[in-house]
Amino acid sequence: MKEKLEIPSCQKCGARQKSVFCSLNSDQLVQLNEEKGCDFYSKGEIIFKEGSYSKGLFCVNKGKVKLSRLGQSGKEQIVRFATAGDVMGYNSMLSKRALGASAIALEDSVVCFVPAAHFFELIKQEPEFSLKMLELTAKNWDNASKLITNMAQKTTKQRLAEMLLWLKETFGLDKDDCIDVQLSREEIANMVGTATEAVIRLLADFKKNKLISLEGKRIKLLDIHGLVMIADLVD
Amino acid sequence: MKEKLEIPSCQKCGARQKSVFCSLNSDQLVQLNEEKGCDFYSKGEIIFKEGSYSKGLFCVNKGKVKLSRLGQSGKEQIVRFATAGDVMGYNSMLSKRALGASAIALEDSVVCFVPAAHFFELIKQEPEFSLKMLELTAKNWDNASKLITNMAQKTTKQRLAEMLLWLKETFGLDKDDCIDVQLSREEIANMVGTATEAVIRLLADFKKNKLISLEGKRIKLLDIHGLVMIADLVD
DNA sequence: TCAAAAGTATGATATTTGTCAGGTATCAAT
DNA sequence: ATTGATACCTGACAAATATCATACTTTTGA
Repeated sequence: MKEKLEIPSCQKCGARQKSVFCSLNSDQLVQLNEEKGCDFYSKGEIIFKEGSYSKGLFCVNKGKVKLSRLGQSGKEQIVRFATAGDVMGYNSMLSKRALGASAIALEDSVVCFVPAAHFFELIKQEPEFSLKMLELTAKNWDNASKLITNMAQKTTKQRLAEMLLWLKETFGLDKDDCIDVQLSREEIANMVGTATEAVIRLLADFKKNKLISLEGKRIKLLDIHGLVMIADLVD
Repeated sequence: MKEKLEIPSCQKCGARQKSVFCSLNSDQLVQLNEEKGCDFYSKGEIIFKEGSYSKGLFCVNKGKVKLSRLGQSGKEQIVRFATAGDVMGYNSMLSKRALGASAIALEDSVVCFVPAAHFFELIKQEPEFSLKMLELTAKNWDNASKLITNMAQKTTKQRLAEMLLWLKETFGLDKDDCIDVQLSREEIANMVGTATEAVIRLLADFKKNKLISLEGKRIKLLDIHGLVMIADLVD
């Protein structure tokens, strides 16, 4: 499945500055570059699977990845996304528990792999790196607790509006001002926590009310303020 | 509000072994003990408040604490609990973001406070401590993503059954085999993400079906297996 | 000790949402 | 072009749950 490719160097990695590796010095980067592996995953391919154990940390060099876990009778729940510079699979390594989520490429992606041994070496050597990791996990928790609150308290419509805004933040816009990620209606439902039909109906509703425009999977946000109103406030 | 009290020593702290400070040597413990503060909070008192900034790490010495954030129009969402040995307030310190949740004492509690400067000193000095912190945040994420999935996919009844089982794990049982924590129906609703009335009705239903017994706020689990069945599977 | 307040309980009703069933559009491969 | 597969869409209905109204009970505090 996964093919070897020309390995991108950490030193020249465009995503490094916004990654957890931003504080490493050049010696450490050279070393990281030697220790790491790298693989290409085409759209839909599984990068790692919920339930297995992570033997290192994955870092997205290029592409888009969804992280999801299986809930109720096999239904997928998307818990977060990863794009260039984001790391994945470290929680399992740190907690010595099985991976809590699977990672699947949403488009053709390049993902590097840092073996656990070298990761722990970095922690030992470089307190700044520990702090970056802690900062990252702290932000993750913050997002997660917000998501828990939304899931528990908001209506499907509110959650969908919020997710659209969040997708825009996460993936940005393409040249046509559409959200720069292709998700099926089912995948959107699996983020929002509802049935596919509900998403279809609500998107049609948003379109009717000129909040968004739709062209297949491509979604353009026309009225950000309106969506914010729906997401945060009254129906 | 909060009163000073005789400060429990870290060296003799019964909860230390199961805490994030378990790997510190005796010198480090002495120092920690000198740097830390400690306060008593009576039932219902606020330990810290969502939105402010944490200047250190709180560690529960004794008692029970709920961590909750405000959602939709001021409704409380309980995101986790903390008991002896658990730490709180570190995410804000690490991410430099405002505190994402408030901490409120569920019963009379003693909570120590480690200033940020000393926390960061420990991170710098002791990689083992960094690892313990990372392990903790990793486990938190794992729990959070599970909770997100449950909130998104399970029915109220399933979530309530799961929460009862989780409360038992978190707080254990008292001498009468009741779950050793006193929560109002409203607080339970604020964990499960539903209305108070729904909790009352469902608890009555569980009682009718001999899954639990009720005596005011005291809940005894009579049929663990039955609750597991409800939580994980069919209705 | 009493009154007020807070918490608990139950019924009736309205709304939201999930489920099922059927239909159309799109795309890939033969 | 035809088929089959998959995704997308729509309507009807049933079920779950929120909301509102109203008691009852317990706790709190003056």
